[in-house]
Amino acid sequence: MTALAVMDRLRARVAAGAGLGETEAAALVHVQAWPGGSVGDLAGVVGLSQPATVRLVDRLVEKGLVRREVGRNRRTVSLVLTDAGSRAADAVLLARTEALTPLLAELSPRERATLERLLGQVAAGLAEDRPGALRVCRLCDRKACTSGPGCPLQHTTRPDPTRPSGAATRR
Amino acid sequence: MTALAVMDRLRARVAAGAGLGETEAAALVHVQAWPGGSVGDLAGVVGLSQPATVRLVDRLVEKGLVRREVGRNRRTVSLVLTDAGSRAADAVLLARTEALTPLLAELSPRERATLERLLGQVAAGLAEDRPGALRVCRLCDRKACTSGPGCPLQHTTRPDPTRPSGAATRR
DNA sequence: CGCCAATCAATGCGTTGTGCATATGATGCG
DNA sequence: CGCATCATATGCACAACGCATTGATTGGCG
Repeated sequence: MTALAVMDRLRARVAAGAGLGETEAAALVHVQAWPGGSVGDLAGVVGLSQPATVRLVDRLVEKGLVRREVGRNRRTVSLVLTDAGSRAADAVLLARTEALTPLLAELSPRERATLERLLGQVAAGLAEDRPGALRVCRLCDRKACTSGPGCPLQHTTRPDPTRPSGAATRR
Repeated sequence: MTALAVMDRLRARVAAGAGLGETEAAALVHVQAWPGGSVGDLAGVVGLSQPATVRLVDRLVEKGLVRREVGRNRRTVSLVLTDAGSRAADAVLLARTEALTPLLAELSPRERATLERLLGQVAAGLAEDRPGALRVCRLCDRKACTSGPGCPLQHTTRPDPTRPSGAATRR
């Protein structure tokens, strides 16, 4: 299974480049894509329990990458990246690209396009609903999604503009 | 990244089907493919440190899935699956298939063949040497490799017959 | 208007899995 | 025969997680 090896590579690269684990990286990328989300939302995306997500946020706050702000309700927390956090998220995405590019270099441009199309088709079958799509795309570069042929998962590239950002990812 | 989601699915399925983690599953599959390997060999394949691999083997022995036998030298250990371990390895591979099949069902047979060819090409760029290939293929179904169009990584389908099995995977 | 169920975040506690450093036993070579 | 080397195993500490629970806040309903 190529997926396994690809993920190995990706994890190693992200860890080496930013000193972060997979969940931390996913959290940064997700919060960057959707600032203002709650802890519960993040838990669903990164696939951790709610308490574990609290600790995850604790770690990121301690590293100065994330800030907790007050959400609409005083019982919800609004997660935002600091400047350093935003740079870290960029670094994660850069590491992602660096891990993937040499692999795609094995293929001709035409083959690469075909592969991307087919993989997109497979990915489309992976996530029917919005939370599922968010989970799948937790390490996706949203800029790449909008600039290229478009992400095969419609729900992820931009929030529902009719809702306040904090509520867009509600489970 | 489709690879991420595919691995999520795979992990969940294996855990649900056999009650095993990713490293345990990989160990079982690898030992099934190459009985008689040493602990150090296994460490390289599953990507753990040597002590962690010892504990991993401890767990598998305690579950009655693996036996430690004496290797050629009395200082090396020869890892073999018990009957239950062999069944467990089969279960892992079955879970793997069950996780992957519905995804491939999204594609036409023609598209599927193309995807497999392209992914194989990418995988071939992932592992130049034998240990690397073993690491990549740690969850591969060897039977599928030999029956189908063939694994893109040559090193993995069968051991070097000129060497005793224990030494074939030396790092 | 006040109570109560629901919701979100946070904490206590125990477990698991891992790495680093080191110990133990076996081997081969000078 | 002694010593460097190698494979395995163990001591120890730590990081990350889940479950159960608590505390704070909110919205609904009588």
